[in-house]
Formats: sequence, C-alpha cells, structure tokens
Amino acid sequence: MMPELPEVETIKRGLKTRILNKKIIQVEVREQKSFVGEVDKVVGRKVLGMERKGKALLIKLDQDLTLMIHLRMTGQLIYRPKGKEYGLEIGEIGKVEAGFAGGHPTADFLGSLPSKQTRVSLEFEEGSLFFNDQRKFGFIKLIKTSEILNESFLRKLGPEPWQMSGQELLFKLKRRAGSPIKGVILDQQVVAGIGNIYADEALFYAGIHPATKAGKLNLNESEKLIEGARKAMEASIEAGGSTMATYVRADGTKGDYLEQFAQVFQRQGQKCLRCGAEIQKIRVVGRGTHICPSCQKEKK
DNA sequence: CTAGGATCCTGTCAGC
DNA sequence: TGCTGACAGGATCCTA
Repeated sequence: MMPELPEVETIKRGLKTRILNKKIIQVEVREQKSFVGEVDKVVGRKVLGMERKGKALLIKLDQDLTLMIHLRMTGQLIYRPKGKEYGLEIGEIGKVEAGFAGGHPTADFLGSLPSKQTRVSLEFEEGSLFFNDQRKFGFIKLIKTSEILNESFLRKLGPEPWQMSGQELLFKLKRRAGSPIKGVILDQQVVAGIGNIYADEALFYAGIHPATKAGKLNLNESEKLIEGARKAMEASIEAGGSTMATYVRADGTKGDYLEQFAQVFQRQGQKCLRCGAEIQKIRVVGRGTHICPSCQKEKK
C-alpha cells in the first residue's frame, strides 16, 4: 500500500506550510542506503520551495541543492513540531501545530519517533521531519537543483495526466501494442504518477479490462482512460490522500481513505457501484488487480 | 526496440 | 503456537 501522485501531492502541501523557509540544523542517517549523496552539505540549508514531479517530491534548498524523495512502496514522511513526541490527537486535525504525516499509513503516524522504521531524520529548529520506510525501497537523494533534468528518473518521466491528451496516450499505446494496458499506464515514462490504485480506478472508469492489449484501444477509450485517471486522482487529492487526518478519522488505528473515492480498488467481494456485479480481484502484470467483470470485458 | 520476469526489503496474514 | 508461502499503492535490471 503506497504513495501515488495524489499522496505525494498531499504531502507536498502539508509539509510546505511547516518547513518552507526553515533551516535544517541536523541530519541523521540511520540506514545508509536510504540517503544518497553527501549528508553534510544538507546541514545549514534553508528550504526555498517544494515541488512534485510524478511520484517524486523535490525539496528545493539554497546553494543550488535539492532533496529528491521517492517513497516507493512503504515510505512515509512525518513532521513533528518540537516537543511533540506523538502524532496528532482527535481535535487537532488540520492545525499546523499538530504536525503532519503522509505516505504508507501505519501506526508510526501516531507513535513515538524515531521508530524502528525511521531511516533518515531532518531536524529543524521548529521540529523534525522523519523519513520512515519499512521495505527500504524508497530514498532521499541530494542533487544539484541546476541538474535536476540530468536525473534519469525525472528526465524520462512522462507528462502528468492533466498535461496529456487521449491522442498522445494513444500514440504511446501503439508502441506498446503487445502489452496489457494496465502495465503500460503503470510505466512512468508513458504517464507520470499512476500506480496500482489509480490504474485500476482509471480502467474501471473507462470500462476497459486491464489485460486488454494496449494496441486494441481506440481513441475514445484512450481519452476515457486518461480522463478516469484525472478524476480518480482529483477525488483523492480532495479527500486528502493517505494523510494523517483521514487515517486518524477512521478509528484511530487504521487508514481507510480509499473508501472516500475507490470504485474497485480493494473492493473485491463487494458490489460494483455501477452495475451491482461482484468486484473481483485478479492478477495482471504481476500486480493485484481489481475489476468489475461485467463493466470491464476484455477486448480480444 | 519490446515483453516478461526477477529483484531489492520487511512485515503481515491465511492456511496447515 | 509455529511454520510456510503469498502478497504488498514501485521501479529497475536482466534476459529472450
């Protein structure tokens, strides 16, 4: 369960109100592989801005430096104001002084930090930012701001769904004609920010079976697909992504923000909200995949 | 070039 | 209770 575009966007917004213009006074790397680059250069730097490119978060610092953060599957970023050892309590939601947590929802959103999963911590005078990551696939990488486009992940990244037409997507689908459509839209070089949740949601919206060969889609389907990705992501950002607020609102221990917008993801066994058929969970391109077998028939 | 599968790593959960 | 295998909101690397 991990961060896709809407979650990273939510984190960007949540952190911005807390660390913009603040100075990093200390950095602690607890897991070597989680931080790439010269740690010492980060100390004393000031946060000048924050951006998101696909699922990558960019924290722009002074002296031509940028922290590029990718949460991958289980990364999370948690900000705790100074003196606040635990996460927010009910009633504190939305308050800047309550702190912020986003990414893979776990009990660390609420518990004492640093924890067993804390890989890197950035200390500010006003509080601490913890980068936690159970599986260690994510990372923080220090790069030069002026050389951001040399970064291979960013250089190859496709356009955001809002910057892409159905026509442009269709063109890319033709080059990957033999692959299942789900695998193609999960490719960040085709379109930026779509992960397992939004791939399933977009395909359901467009009425396309995930195993359909990409080359079988027509312009109308391609347009519906990109539109579905936009709508699902917009709804998710509106709901606040997998932030601490929604996580806590559930029952204090479990995150369930998906309930606010998901039509198929993790709804296997439940009724399709469009036709009433039972949602199924299948496997496509090695990923757990959720479909309505009635609304999404494979085009042979 | 594309397609498909293995791989990185830790934790949880279902089934025996 | 203890063990085993499958699986997990990602992306890259390797092989055919």
